Amino acid sequence: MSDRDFAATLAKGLDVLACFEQSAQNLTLPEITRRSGLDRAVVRRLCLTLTRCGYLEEGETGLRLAPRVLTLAGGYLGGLEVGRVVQPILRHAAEELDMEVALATRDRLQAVYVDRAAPASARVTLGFGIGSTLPLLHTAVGRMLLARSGPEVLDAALAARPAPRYSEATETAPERLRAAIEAAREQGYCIARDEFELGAAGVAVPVGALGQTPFVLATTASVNAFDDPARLDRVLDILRQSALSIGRVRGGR
Amino acid sequence: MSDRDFAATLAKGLDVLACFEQSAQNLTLPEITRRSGLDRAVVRRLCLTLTRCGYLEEGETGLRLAPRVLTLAGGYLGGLEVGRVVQPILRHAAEELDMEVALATRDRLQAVYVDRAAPASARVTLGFGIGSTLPLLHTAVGRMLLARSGPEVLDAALAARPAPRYSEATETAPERLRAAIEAAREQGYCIARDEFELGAAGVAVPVGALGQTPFVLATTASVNAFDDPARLDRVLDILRQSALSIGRVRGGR
DNA sequence: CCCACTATGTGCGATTATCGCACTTTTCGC
DNA sequence: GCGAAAAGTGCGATAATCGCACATAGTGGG
Repeated sequence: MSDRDFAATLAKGLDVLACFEQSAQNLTLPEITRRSGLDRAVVRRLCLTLTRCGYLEEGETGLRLAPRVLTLAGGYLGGLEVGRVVQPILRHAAEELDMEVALATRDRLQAVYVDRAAPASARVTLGFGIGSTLPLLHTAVGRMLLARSGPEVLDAALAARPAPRYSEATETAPERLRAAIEAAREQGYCIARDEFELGAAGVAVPVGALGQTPFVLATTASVNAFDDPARLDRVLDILRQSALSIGRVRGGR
Repeated sequence: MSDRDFAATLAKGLDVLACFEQSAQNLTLPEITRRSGLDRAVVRRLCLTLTRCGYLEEGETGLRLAPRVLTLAGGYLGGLEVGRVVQPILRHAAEELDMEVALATRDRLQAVYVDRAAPASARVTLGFGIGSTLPLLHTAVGRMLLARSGPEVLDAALAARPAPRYSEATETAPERLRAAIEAAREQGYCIARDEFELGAAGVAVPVGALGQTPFVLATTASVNAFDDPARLDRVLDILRQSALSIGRVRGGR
């Protein structure tokens, strides 16, 4: 490769690992070969290495991620003091709102949940937990993140979108998406209804100071939960208060 | 290196990543060099590569893990259906017991939390969440895992232990540790008091069939919470019931 | 029952990416 | 402003990687 300061083998190995991010099922060697576009023999050797290092393990039908990736994530979460600090704040907010509350940040062109809390009353979980990803363009979380990221990220998101159409209400016009994100930046919060999943709505507020890695605090509910302005105000109030608490502790990061 | 099917560069890059697992703080290049034992120039190039691939990011003082590792963990958790299936079961158990309940597995020579739930009444969290690690030898979780793992793992754990002494009650005699683990295997549960942290006790039961990757379900409470045999029975009962539910769903894995 | 197709294992020579030393530049603490 | 630690970089030798090619095994359909 061209760059002398770039370890191609490492990058390829990471690409192989990344194949497991989306379809979490066991992947066979040929499947990985297809996804990664690498040579079959190379994939085999990289997978052997990843297995030996503990990042992959052999399942019945193919390879899958090993618990090792969790300890890595644990390192990240530990650095943010998610366990001691963030979790109680989220729990408190979730109870007060009686809704799911999540802290999210951005990984490339998607939003990713950093932590999450559900109220005790919730009998059903939505299936989104730590490490779950959401699209940037069509969720409140994502748009608030975009509003806090550099313009190049928004451009990339708009350019890369492979015609995602999650529901009939999904907004696809670039200029209207830009407008929605601009509005979120100015208002200091973002709300989205029906776009990612019919019947669901989300509200997101920013966490921490501008210029840092953007984090947002968000809550999800059924689509009409935020229709009453007074109710929405209350939600925003509690979210912002929690965001403040988290931002204070996270401090310099 | 010797083996033709081993990508040394990838392994080194993963070693660099692994440096961030423990001390979650920002690491400087010289610090990583020291920990990994690699050449300074190599570390620099590997870190550059890891940063470009999104696994590390630059902080104020040095490098740190990027949210990317969370999406990897999300892949692992998604494959286990932790979000939809495990989480509700844990929540239910936590409420019924009014104690923290966690699902854990083994990563090399440590236990790692896969998921966790706390009862609504809990005002304080212990700071252990997804990806947190515990020692194998001195916790109920760890011993139950060892009881379900191959003997070579136990031997390795006993051999590798760098004289860990978490409290005055920490058991260090190898033969007594073996006995405790043997007892856990036969009893079908494990209990440990005061050994990892004074004032704390844990109970663990196995999840799923033998011969698979071992998982355990565990709960933690203050040291005397399990003194009453009737209470302990109730705890075991609920844990085992939950373990059954999880094991049923997890099926072949 | 056999054949075609897909998955898998692996040897080996050419290539080229990696290593790690050495030198330079920058930053930081005192 | 000085010394020390950190960071950036060029380059040649080395050895690791690549990826083709050949060989083998398993699977499902005709």
